[in-house]
Amino acid sequence: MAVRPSPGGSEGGGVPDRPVIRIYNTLTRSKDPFTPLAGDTVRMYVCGVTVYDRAHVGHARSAVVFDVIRRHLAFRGYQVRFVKNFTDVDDKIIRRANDEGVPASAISARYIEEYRKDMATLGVRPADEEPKATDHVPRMIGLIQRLLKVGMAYEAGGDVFFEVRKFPRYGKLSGKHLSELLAGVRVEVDERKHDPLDFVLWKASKPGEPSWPSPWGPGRPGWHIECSAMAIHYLGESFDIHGGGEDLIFPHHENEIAQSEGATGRPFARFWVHNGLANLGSQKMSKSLGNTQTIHDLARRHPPDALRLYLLGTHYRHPLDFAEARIEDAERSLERFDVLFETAGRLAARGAPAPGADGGLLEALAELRTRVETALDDDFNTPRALAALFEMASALHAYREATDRGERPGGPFLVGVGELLALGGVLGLFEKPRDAAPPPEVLARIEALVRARDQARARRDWKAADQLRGELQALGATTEDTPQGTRWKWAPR
RNA sequence: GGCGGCGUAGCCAAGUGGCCAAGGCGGAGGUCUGCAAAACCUCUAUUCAGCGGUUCGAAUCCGCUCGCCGCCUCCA
Repeated sequence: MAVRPSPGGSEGGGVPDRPVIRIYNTLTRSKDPFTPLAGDTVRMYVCGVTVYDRAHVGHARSAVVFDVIRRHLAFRGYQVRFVKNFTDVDDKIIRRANDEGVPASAISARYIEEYRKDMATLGVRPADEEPKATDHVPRMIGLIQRLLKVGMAYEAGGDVFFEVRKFPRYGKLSGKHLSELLAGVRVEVDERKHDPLDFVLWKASKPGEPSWPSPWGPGRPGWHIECSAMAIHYLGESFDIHGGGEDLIFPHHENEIAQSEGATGRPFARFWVHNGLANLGSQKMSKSLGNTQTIHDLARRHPPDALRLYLLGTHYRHPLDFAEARIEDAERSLERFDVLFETAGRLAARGAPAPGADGGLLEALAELRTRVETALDDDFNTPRALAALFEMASALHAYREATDRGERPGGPFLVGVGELLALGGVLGLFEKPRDAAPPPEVLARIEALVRARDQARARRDWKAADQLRGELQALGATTEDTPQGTRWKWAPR
């Protein structure tokens, strides 16, 4: 099917009836309606991590936020081509390698693996491409050569610099003016620079550093050039969305724009999306401040969905204060969903539940579903989407009670839980079973104790029953007595 | 100093001109239960940092004041 023209001045995507997604664009400082450049395909590049240490809450936030953005775009019917890079050559990696007496590549390989493991436990789906800077050095060199050719860069003693004054739109993303930036220059100025704001595209390598051959001698790429080169390579010279933490707006993203547009003469990314930072005790969380909480540790103490719920409970552009107590809050609130899934599982296991009059359940859920969808369409408002998800849970619980009393058929309940699961999936929630089953020997012991307790209860021997409940609790099983008999939940710790 | 943002209930957090100011955690009472647990129901901000202004109408717009944070340097 050919791209059809859209008369009447409707959205340019050529797909009728698709709800408009509005995205806050740092470039325009406003929420703009989003349409991709080419048909249904959304091309999106996000700055990943520099791999010299484990991922912390801030990295997780960014990853989860862009994971949700990607999921929602896909949910709305776009083909998303998502690229997220690894910066695997950098001063800090080199320093760490020297400290440990291993090659830089060993450090980066180690932390790439750790990052991937951490993100997998958080339910962050891998990007379609996860390129490493060191695999694209020739492309960076090519881009630098283009810049030299058009006169926007110059070489000086094995280094190559970008000449900021040659790019008139410099500062358009960060809202900074050259004159003000000049006044604020705080770093020592390399006197080979034509202008203090010029930044390095290529640096000659010092002894003991990783290096690549280049027309300017052995060296390594500057930080910013890798993202330009990789984004252009995987997504083209112009693409839809470029993301990252808001601390990257200046200078990283500003410089990326200058380099890319300077070289290609075409607009680089159309939408710039930046997530707010994670704070610890009203201070920015960062490795250099040493106040980080690693995902590795956090994931040992909390279920992944609790971490996700916590991260998505604040709008992505606002600062997020880290407090473990809030993750615990999220963990508690998750139980309301878990009970639902458990009940549904039990119902389904019992055979095809009866369809029938749903007492308005499905209609109520449909309305809530719309609320989830429109919340996400509105600049990915996950807190609002979550609120609607919680209301769906309430409606389902109320219905569940009616089902227990035999007043309502189980069929609509199962349908509703399916809806909830599907919508949670847009946020990456409810994808994994909460807790693994207990080990077989523990399971057998638990089941024996539950039976013994049921017998004690039948004898109305409350003392024995309470004691057995205590033993079960010690094993990690919480009992619940229901009209249908005793149930137990596996929740060790 | 320049640029950007925030201040909503005990805590967290949506809402950015007009139904009763979402939702979660916590708390109180109730239903159910042998007691619990879980769930459900009800309640928990006449008010949105403060002071002025615009408007028929503002948490939402404008001005000022106070407090807090980010970027301007490697950083998600």
